Amino acid sequence: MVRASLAPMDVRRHALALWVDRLQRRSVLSDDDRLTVMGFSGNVVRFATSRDVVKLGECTTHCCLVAEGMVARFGQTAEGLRQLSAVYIPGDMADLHSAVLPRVSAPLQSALRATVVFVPHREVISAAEHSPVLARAFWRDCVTDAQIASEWMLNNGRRDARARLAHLMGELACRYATIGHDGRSFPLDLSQNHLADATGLTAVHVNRTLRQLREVGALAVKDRHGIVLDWSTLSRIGDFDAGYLHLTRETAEDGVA
Amino acid sequence: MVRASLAPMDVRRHALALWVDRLQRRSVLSDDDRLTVMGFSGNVVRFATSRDVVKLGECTTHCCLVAEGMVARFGQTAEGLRQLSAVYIPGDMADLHSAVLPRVSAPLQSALRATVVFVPHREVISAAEHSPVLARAFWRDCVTDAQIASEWMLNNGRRDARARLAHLMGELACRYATIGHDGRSFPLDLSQNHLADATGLTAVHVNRTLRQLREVGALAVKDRHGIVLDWSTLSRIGDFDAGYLHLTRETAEDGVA
DNA sequence: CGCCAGATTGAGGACGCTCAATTCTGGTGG
DNA sequence: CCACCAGAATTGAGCGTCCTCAATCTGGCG
Repeated sequence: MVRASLAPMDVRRHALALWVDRLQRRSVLSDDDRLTVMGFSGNVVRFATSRDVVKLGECTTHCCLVAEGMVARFGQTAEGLRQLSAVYIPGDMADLHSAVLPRVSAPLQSALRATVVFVPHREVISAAEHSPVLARAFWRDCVTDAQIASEWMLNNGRRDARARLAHLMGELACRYATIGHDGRSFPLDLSQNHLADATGLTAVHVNRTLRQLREVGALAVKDRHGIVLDWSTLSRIGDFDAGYLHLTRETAEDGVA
Repeated sequence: MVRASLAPMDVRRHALALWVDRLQRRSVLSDDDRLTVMGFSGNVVRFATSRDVVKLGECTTHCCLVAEGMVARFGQTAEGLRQLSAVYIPGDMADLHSAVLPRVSAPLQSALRATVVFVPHREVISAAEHSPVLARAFWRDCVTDAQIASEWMLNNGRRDARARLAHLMGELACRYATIGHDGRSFPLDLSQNHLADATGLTAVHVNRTLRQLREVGALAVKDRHGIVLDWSTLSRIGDFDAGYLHLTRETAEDGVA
């Protein structure tokens, strides 16, 4: 809720701390590893609605750590239709993968607003080379993103509009719960257009479907926030199970030998 | 085309050679790195149609390298509807990511048939720990898979049935071209049901749509093979551009510092 | 106060689905 | 060698979810 504008250094520290916390949920890091990551540098940049964070075809030199708001990855067809393939919330390293594949094949844009920390690839790669544990943690972070993408594919390909939105909202509620929100109410820095592009629907149909979700008492949207009215209804409609998010070490089944 | 049954060791060597070749298209490997990978062990297992290669929830100890046929990753809804999130052809390390996230959240099945080499995680992890270059190559391999998934999301979310199938076929033709096929004809070890599950359509509609693609002279399917009748028509219909596959080092924009 | 993007609602149309029947194919056993 | 069978491919008819087009309403902002 704190909207007061922090100093860039504080923004960076906070975002890195969230990310380290995320990495630790999935891997066992040493103190040195934590310090290495917390020591990453990076410029802090604020973006208004729908600004390019990373453009298609660009050869990047930095990874984008989300600090505030939301960043979306998308692709578009020749006719200009958009499809979001991922959304990133604070603490997400939106394109960690660019450290090993710097050429951008799916660009990033801010959603309604976003603050991003640009961390140099150089530091990420160097950290990975000096610590096999960090190397695996980074690799694993990319892998969990891929598994979320896999779930989105199922969602968009085989569920109807109500289920798609319910599922997406469930995912967001869970993800925000890991960064300090209560699991029932969460910031929704996405327009209905974004939701449409995330679910492969039209904005009009998203609107009607959100109304349905409200009418059946599953979920409401108010003041740029999603509010889970009833978790059991929402997860039943959305066929939602949080396992694929790998939010706890148990589900990640840490494989450190 | 050679269908003669090779000895298990030859099957493994051949599959590993294809994979190493793939890795080299995207990274610069040393002779040692190549030898390390070629030295991987692994049991060779043949699968008939639609057999479980890796089951949901299982905690795996091996990666699956496809040697022959095709393996598909899929998810399914509570009602049992399926969605493929990836298909793997010979030379693809189907679940390299399982080395760092062994718990399976999206299972693997053989398509019409498949031969798989099960490579121990232990060897993969050990190779990555001894060679930062290999570690990055493995990481990058996972990342390119994720980018393919991203393109599938766009395809399934924002293109109509004709374009979806045309795009998928274009992708397969290109991928097979890198493992010794001519770029026009390629093995299609998928039933129309698999195609439906890959594209988020029904088998009935896939059938009608394939007929359309044949009628407009874009693509034909015959004897378990896809045949590109006219690349320009196919890629126009499918809005297809092979860049996202990162098949050449140039498009991968190798970032070795 | 005017402006613009987003949200909301309505009416009609289309693409792809459902259900169902038939043919085709490859594999099996008598 | 052929009958048989299961699964896949193919075709038809009717229907529904979601799209398209369009108008109106709302809220934030210069």
